[in-house]
Amino acid sequence: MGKNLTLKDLAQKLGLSISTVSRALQNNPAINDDTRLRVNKLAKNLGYYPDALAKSLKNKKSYTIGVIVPEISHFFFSSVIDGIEDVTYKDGYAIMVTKSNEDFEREVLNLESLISNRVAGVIASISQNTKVGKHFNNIINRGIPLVLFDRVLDDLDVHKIVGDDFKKVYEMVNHLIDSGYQNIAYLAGPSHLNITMNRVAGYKKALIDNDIELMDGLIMNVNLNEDDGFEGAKTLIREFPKIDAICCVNDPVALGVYKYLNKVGIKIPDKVGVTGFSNNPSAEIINPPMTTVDQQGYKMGRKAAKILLQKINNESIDSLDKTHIIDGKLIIRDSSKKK
Amino acid sequence: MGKNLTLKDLAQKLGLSISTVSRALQNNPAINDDTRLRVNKLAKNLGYYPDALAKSLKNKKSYTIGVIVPEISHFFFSSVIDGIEDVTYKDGYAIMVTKSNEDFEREVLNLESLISNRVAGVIASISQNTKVGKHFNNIINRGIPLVLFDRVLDDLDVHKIVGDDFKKVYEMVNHLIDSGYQNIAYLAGPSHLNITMNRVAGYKKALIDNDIELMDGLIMNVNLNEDDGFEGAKTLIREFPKIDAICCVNDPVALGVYKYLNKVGIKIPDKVGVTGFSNNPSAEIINPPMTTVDQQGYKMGRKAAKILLQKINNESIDSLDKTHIIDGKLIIRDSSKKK
DNA sequence: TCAATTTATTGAAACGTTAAAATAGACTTT
DNA sequence: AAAGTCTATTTTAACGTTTCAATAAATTGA
Repeated sequence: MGKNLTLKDLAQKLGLSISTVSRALQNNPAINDDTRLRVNKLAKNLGYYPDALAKSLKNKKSYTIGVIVPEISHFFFSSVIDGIEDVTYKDGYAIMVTKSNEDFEREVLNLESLISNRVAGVIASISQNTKVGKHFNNIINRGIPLVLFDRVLDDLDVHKIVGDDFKKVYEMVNHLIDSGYQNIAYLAGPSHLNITMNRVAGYKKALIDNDIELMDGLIMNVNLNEDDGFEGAKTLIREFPKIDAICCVNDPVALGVYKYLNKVGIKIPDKVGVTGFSNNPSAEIINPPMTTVDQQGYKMGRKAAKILLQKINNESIDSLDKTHIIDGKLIIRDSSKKK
Repeated sequence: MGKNLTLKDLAQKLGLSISTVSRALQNNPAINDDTRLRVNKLAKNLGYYPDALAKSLKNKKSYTIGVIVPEISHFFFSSVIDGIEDVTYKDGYAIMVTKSNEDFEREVLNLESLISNRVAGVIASISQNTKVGKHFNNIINRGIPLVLFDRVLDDLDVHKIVGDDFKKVYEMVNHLIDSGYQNIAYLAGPSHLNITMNRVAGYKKALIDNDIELMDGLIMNVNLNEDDGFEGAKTLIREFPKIDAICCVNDPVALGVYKYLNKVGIKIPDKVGVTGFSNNPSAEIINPPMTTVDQQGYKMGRKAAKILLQKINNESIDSLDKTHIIDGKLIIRDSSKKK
């Protein structure tokens, strides 16, 4: 920094006052057409770019959106960021991307950094270790709009963009049952997460509606990564050898399950059916292709950004309640087709 | 914005001047210990977060790094962003992420936005439609440090982080030849990109060193997406039915090749070997598992960020030249094993 | 005891912007 | 010719910081 052209420089070169130059660049009608053109021409020629920081400071309004995700290089989250970027870019906003790395403390720091940077709003998905949302009050109380997506907190009264997880898992388990599976386990995420609770609820409802007895042990809470799926499958198979399907909270976990089953020679889907959730690119490609739910991260990101911008602009939001649902798509592939 | 506590507020509540409060928060030794503690305590209790915008304006030094990538939700680029985030986060920098969407014009706008936001430095990978780097002079002339990665521009005298593409493709093609493939095509990216040129050069060298005649038609330039790989494979196979291996500029293109070959019933790797470049998660999972090069995006991102921070801090960089190479890893899987 | 020194604090200017209020001409109106 | 009305521009203050220079009070020295 330092070598930047300012309004003052332009004003001096043109023999005008700073405020005239400022107004001219804003195409303010108070400025004579001639002057306006002269100013704009010089600004363009010399490569003048207004200082967004000074502008924000003066106007008490920034054009930066803060984003907090647990991970950046995961397909779902990077798709969401992609959607956010496309929407905010169109409105002239830049995005500041931070990652919690699934760590609660780091999430708190991310939030503080975004506050310091005076972002106009925040879009976040909580870490798997975040249990309460007190730290978010830090921004809510400051009047900074907040939109949560996917992994949200029930105790926060803010706009939320989520999938229709309950329904999708309900459909998924019904599909498994229709395909002939009977002893269906659920490899769930950390128990306090909304995505875990909703998905488990869908699983339970499906069993109940099909008069299948619920067995608590068949629902197992693990973390959200591939390794956790691997270990989860190992434990489940050991403790309940009769299991013939494992429904997973997300694709990485399901991938871990694939790996374990392949390792011990349990055939998917003949012996054990497996389903995921996310529709990562790998799901289509893996052998056998994996039944999963397309969570539409890109669409979710777009929706989150749109709602956030409406909040920032104090526009009314045409929706009865603050939870917005992005319908997922159940994608049935071979991993759930019992032969 | 608007509801934020300022130094002035703290000063008033404490009956001190603004400058004393400012100094106290910086632990300036000129301030009495008692005062220092009182100030820090109140700031903490009331949730004071310094205005990074005002700070940057005053100090002519920002703590934001700008990032430009062609795509966000691609494994390689999101891994790089991940690496950048981890390094910059540690030093208290935030990252502003923009995407060109493979569009030259948008890349120019991204750059302008980052200039306006007075970023301390920029890390970028050019769009596949960017042929010259004139727009980057915009920031170079302002003294804003710039680091390019992967897709870089030869005409720009800046630090660059790239893979050892030439070498890796050379090894890759040698491996194909060793495996018994003879008629090896190369599905390259847009011809002006450095990654295309280096990889093609590696391909050519390998053929020459093995006394295999070069045929220009066997090198085909396509764009970098799956669809382009599909179409590319179709054309190659039509025009050169004798082809027994297709080496691809990246994994998505190779995936398109898989799809085409599968569609027309050409067996991989028996009839035609296929290789990619990137080592996306899908590569390991696809059937047959794909031979590719692990580009180590995360590591590349870390390196780019480290070099950029050194430039920002005017530290000397211990390296002979400005091009830094992140060694890739040739990963041999079944797609290149002729039976 | 008065000057010199040290310690703690404050005042003021600046960073680059915006916008309300002030000003200065030029042109109408009567 | 005095008053009013436009039109175009400038002056000034402010946004939240930092830091140099100034000041005031307490301490030391001879």
